[in-house]
Amino acid sequence: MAKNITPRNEDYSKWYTDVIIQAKMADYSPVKGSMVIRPTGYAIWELIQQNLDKMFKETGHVNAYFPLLIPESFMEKEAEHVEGFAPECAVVTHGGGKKLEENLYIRPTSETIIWSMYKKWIMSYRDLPILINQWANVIRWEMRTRLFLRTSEFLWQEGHTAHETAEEAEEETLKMLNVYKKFAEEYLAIPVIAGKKSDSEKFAGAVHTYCIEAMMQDKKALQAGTSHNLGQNFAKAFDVQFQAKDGERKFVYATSWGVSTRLIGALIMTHSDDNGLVIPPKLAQRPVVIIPIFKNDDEKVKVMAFADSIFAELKEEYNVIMDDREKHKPGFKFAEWELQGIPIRIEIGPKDVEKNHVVMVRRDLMKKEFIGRDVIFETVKKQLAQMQVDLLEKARIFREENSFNVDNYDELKKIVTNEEGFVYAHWCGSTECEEKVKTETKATIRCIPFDREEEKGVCICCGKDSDRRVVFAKAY
RNA sequence: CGGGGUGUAGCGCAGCCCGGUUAGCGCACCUGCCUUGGGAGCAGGGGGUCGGAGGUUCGAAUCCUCUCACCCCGACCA
Repeated sequence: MAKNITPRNEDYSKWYTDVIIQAKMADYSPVKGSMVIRPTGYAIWELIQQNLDKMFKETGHVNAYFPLLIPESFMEKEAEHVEGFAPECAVVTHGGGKKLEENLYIRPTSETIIWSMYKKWIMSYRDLPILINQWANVIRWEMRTRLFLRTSEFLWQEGHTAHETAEEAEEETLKMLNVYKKFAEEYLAIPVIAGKKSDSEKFAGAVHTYCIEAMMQDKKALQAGTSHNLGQNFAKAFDVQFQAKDGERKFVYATSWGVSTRLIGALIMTHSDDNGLVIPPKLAQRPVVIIPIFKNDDEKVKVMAFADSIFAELKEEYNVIMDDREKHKPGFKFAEWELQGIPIRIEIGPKDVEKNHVVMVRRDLMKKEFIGRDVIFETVKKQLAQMQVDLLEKARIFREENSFNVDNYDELKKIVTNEEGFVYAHWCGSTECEEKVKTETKATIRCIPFDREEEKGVCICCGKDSDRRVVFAKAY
């Protein structure tokens, strides 16, 4: 089944692309490295936005919009920042048919433009904290791109906050990381490891970077969200000071945090199968499809009457699709809606009408079950909730089965080079050891996880003392 | 930027080595009939500056030169 989709075990990355193209989630645009997000894909993004936005508001944040174009001089103010981003920026040199006095960068992220504005807005401790988020597009000139995972232009949200103290900034950074973790697990049904990035993996200009990391079905790691404690680096670069209660002038403390359309790639690579997309119910704009089946007018009248009543009942709460197209046979429709990842399919034929039941199939289980007419609504509700839970649990089990505690270097090397999963190993904290592992095995330290207990050991690389394990894996 | 590959209908390809009817096939699309419990069938139909430029030749999708684009694999990244 599922023609046009390469099976996962044959070629995982081909499978990934096939699912996206066949499910009409996205398409290649005329410009290399950028993509068109089609309605099926964008519907998922809309639900990501709506639900995350709600969580941001609940934690006291407000939305704003800062412009796309950034003066070149701004980029140069924060040394680490410009070093980190300059090579991957698109730059506008002409406007109105003339060469510009000053080049304009298309934002790769908005720290600089935002901090130039915060300088104007922050005078006193009474102006703090500032808790602003924006939903925007950004451009990073990537060398190698992949649909949703890495495109030159992508959609994201970036939160930028300003605080009186270092403690408040740290608290905010972790609070938002937790929001991401909660969202990933409750909505995307993707189990994630929350932790801290090593110095070499942290954001250009940050003091600390925290992240959530997920395991994809090919056992590689994908960073699904980041939260940065920027300390006073941007405040100093943009001279953002405030007068404290005690009258003293101080630099503010900053954070920034973001997730992007990459989450859609994570969702695909976590749940989907060889039949196509699988969408967690909470992110399915259209969670149910009804497929009536009949072969003559007589049957049609009976089946449609039955189907319409069910449609009307479910429509009260769900955005149900009634697929009554007569030019396609049922088998075609089954395959098509499976490809699109619709969580629940209801089949209604003459035999079902007679027996006063329907056939219901959950996208993740693909098993047909008869459901009595009077319990359809509650069964849909129950199954959608259960599917949401099951997807997360299935992914969690998969991750645990492919995570290993490792205490010798050869074994680490064997596991990561064979792409067998995540390796929890001791690390002394030095960049040299991290670098060595990276060059020899291509695995990076994904994060220093929060939820692991401290444990005495020795660095897998140099043998020095270590008090916790970190996660090594090949990453996207 | 290195290594490899591909450009022929919307998509996927054959034809090219060895030049010669009106450039072909599958899918998709349109019309009609017929069908409907896992991607139906039949009949008819529309759609091409063969990536671009130049050259060789009586004649080029095919041979030669140049050029452009894209894809895959490696060095950067959410």
